[in-house]
Amino acid sequence: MSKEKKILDTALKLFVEFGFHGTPTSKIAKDAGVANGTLFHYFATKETLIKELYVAIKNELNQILASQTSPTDSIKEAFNKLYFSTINWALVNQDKFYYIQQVHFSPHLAQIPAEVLHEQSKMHISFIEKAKASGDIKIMPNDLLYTLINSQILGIYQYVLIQPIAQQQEIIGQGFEMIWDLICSQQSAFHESISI
Amino acid sequence: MSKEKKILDTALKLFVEFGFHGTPTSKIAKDAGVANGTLFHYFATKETLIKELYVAIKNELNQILASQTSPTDSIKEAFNKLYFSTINWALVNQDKFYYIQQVHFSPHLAQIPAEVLHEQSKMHISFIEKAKASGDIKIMPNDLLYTLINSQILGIYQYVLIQPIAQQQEIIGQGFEMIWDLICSQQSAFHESISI
DNA sequence: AAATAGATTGACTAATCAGTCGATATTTAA
DNA sequence: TTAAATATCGACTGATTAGTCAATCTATTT
Repeated sequence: MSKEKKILDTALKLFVEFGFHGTPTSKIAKDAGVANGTLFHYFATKETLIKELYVAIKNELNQILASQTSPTDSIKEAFNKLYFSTINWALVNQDKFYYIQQVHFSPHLAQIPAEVLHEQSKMHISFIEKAKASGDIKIMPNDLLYTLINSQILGIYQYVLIQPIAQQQEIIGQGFEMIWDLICSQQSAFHESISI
Repeated sequence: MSKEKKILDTALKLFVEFGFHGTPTSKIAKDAGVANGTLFHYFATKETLIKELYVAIKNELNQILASQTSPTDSIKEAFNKLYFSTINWALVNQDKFYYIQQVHFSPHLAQIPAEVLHEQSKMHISFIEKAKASGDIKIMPNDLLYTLINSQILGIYQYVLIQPIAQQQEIIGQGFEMIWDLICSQQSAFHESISI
């Protein structure tokens, strides 16, 4: 494994356990088995390291999600795959998923260019547009759909995390039915209320 | 305003803007208009300050929520009031609401005794139990209900935050219908699927 | 009024930390 | 093979920071 990758991996582990404040760059370098200066050879500042780690993790997740759906899937199938893949990825990569939230609720997020953030959510937004065009889901603003789905996924994930592994997949499946009921156009409380 | 309160207020503002790392105690003291030593007279360590600020904010929110519902309310009415009060409090106290999430996704949360955290969610849990007993909402684990409601509220809040003020209340109301559909026992995808 | 206790101060320190730098090693290109 | 470029090292530093402390002030009690 390259030293750059070792540094990223070690930084992830330490940031999640001790926070940004509680993790000196010297400890990252030491635990990663590289010299102090090597860390700054790859990442000009600690801030850069924090941001690049975030972008790398989100890219990894996006790449995995992009490989999950096929063009022949129905909207519900595709959404189901994205939903399951996300939660299962989060369960396998708990540190990485936690780190995404950690950055999300920190001043570091504001340091990441809007352009980069937009690039990260592009895939989800275009999927949402396709889903809406198909008529399978309620008419509501893209942002709202995106936000609701994300928070539902986060909620289910947090719950599943503390359940026995044997039951996890079933619970995730039930969570999917819930969120699908919420957004599909069959019974449409939201739609009715805004189309008055 | 007491110096202790001034310190807490200033710490909130600075932590939210610059993060825990980016906020030296010296700056908190200076901005609060007190001496360096005074800060440590009230809060033994910076960590203590971070934790006590969190507990104080959650207590404030809980106290407000507790004063909103009356015993004669129906389950749906009571839930509606709690939902609206929470989101509207969050809109008025954006820093405080943000700080709660900030702590939630930081290692500081682990430093707060489980007993204290449990005390904070007691009211919500007991309301959930009452609601379930009434038969108005689906049968599902308390934790799951609690988590789902919380994430739905967070999702709606985050969306409403970037909408024009004139439309906020209507959107919040639509969000309520959604979450109520999700948890009420009328159409019960979750219930059916687990009662097989 | 005297005494006690708590509040407030701000200069001070010991420790820590982000980032530098010149030297050395390793890889790549010519 | 030589030269240039890049990677790696780790000791070092200037700046910062959490927390201390002895002195002073203020309020309460006796």
